[in-house]
Amino acid sequence: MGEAMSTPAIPRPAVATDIVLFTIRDDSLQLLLIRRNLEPFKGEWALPGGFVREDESLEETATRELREETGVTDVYLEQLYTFGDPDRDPRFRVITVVYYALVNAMDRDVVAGTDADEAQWYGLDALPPLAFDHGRIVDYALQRLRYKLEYAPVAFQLLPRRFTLTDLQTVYERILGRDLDKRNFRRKILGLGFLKATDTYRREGAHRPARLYEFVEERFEEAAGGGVIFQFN
Amino acid sequence: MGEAMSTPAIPRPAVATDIVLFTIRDDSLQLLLIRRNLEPFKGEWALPGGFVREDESLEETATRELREETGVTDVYLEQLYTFGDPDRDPRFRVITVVYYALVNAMDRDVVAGTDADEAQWYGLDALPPLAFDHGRIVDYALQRLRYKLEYAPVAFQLLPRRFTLTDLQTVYERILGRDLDKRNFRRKILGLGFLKATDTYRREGAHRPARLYEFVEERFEEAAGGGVIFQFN
DNA sequence: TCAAAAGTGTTTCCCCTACACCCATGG
DNA sequence: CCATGGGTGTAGGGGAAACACTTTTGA
Repeated sequence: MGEAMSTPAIPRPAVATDIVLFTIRDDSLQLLLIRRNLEPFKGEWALPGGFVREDESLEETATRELREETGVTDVYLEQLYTFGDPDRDPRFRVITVVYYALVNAMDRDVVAGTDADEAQWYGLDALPPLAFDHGRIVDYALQRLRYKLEYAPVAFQLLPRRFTLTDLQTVYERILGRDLDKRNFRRKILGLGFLKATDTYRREGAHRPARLYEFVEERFEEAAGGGVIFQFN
Repeated sequence: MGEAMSTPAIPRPAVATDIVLFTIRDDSLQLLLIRRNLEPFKGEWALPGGFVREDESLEETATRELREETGVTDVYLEQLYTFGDPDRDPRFRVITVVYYALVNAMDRDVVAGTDADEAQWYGLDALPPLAFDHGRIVDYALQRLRYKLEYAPVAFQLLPRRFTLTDLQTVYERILGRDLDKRNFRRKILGLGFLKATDTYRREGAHRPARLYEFVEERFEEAAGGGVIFQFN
């Protein structure tokens, strides 16, 4: 801020945060949208979000809005990008700091917030038209998610605490959009050394039960040290 | 923005952009600072930047401030992060969208802007105390630069159009902070296939002249396609 | 006994790494 | 002729990639 203090009138745009909330549901990558019940774009689908309050940080805003509008707490929350084109909101200038978050949707109840009629998960291949520039924001978030997947342990955020290796592989496949080799995947992910095999199994359907694993944060921190690469096939 | 339009009074923080401008000078990684001539932090060093105007995008603000305060144009400019803690500016709330840029400093004249007494390059190992939270911002930018260096062709932004392989290797070494093996570096970077060997040489000093190379953007785009990794040694 | 998903090894090949000497030039 | 940085090759090891069959279960 090398700004001149004597600047006659500093423009005061509104500042908001929006959140792109990803999950894996029904074996596909989905995100949470709300239906607006106020103008502009009344009745259209949009990302959850809201204006930054006087005394809260940007991340606090994102956390609060996420809680208020979707009931989701305790998530991996990361700043994505700030969109600030002058005309992105038809009312007045709104600069939005976008965060994205990953949750394991199992049993997360979706609740409509005060400024939405409805909240709903949408598969990425079946998104409705979005309000404002939210379509562009989603594109950007997806790109970042794909990217991030390859060098950070984000996949575990999309799964419950215990999961099978097939669950994990599916997360990678759904986000990357391509199939992976089962044997190579398992060898590599286990070789990284931060998965703990439990002695419990998931049995479902007419086939061999699958062993459950846990992601061990501490092991990741030390064994990883930064330069781990999650690249498969 | 699922914000309610009927919200009584939307807070209107000021929004600024700051720019972290890196270069390689005197064989070391440096960045550009200005000395503030206005309160607060009058007389202290800070990043160049300024408030966003009514009708310009965030990137336009960054581009304009960069030009106005340093005379630098046509640079690789990328949004870094948005810092918005309520108390980061002692006057009133200022949310700053930070960009970073890389320039080849050769012959870039540094000019003091209107709200600065002085503009100067500083080596990263000899930075003065910085105003606001700019110290933290610089740390963040450096981290990102190191990171980015390994998966994007940013090193070329720090060099003139034609450069020697030793020049290039030095850029990597200065940013990463460690030495690289000459033979491996050359084999790898040439193997990537987007450097064009020219038939001109730089001759200087009492030793064999060094061949000059050019970075060919188009070759990078196609040959790379996304998954290139610039990891050495 | 059948269907369906879990689980498991080996070989090949390529890339990363480590390492030391000759080349061209100016003074 | 000597000091200085430019420029080059190879051998070994490790990880990525390709590839198919056996195991366990419920119905």
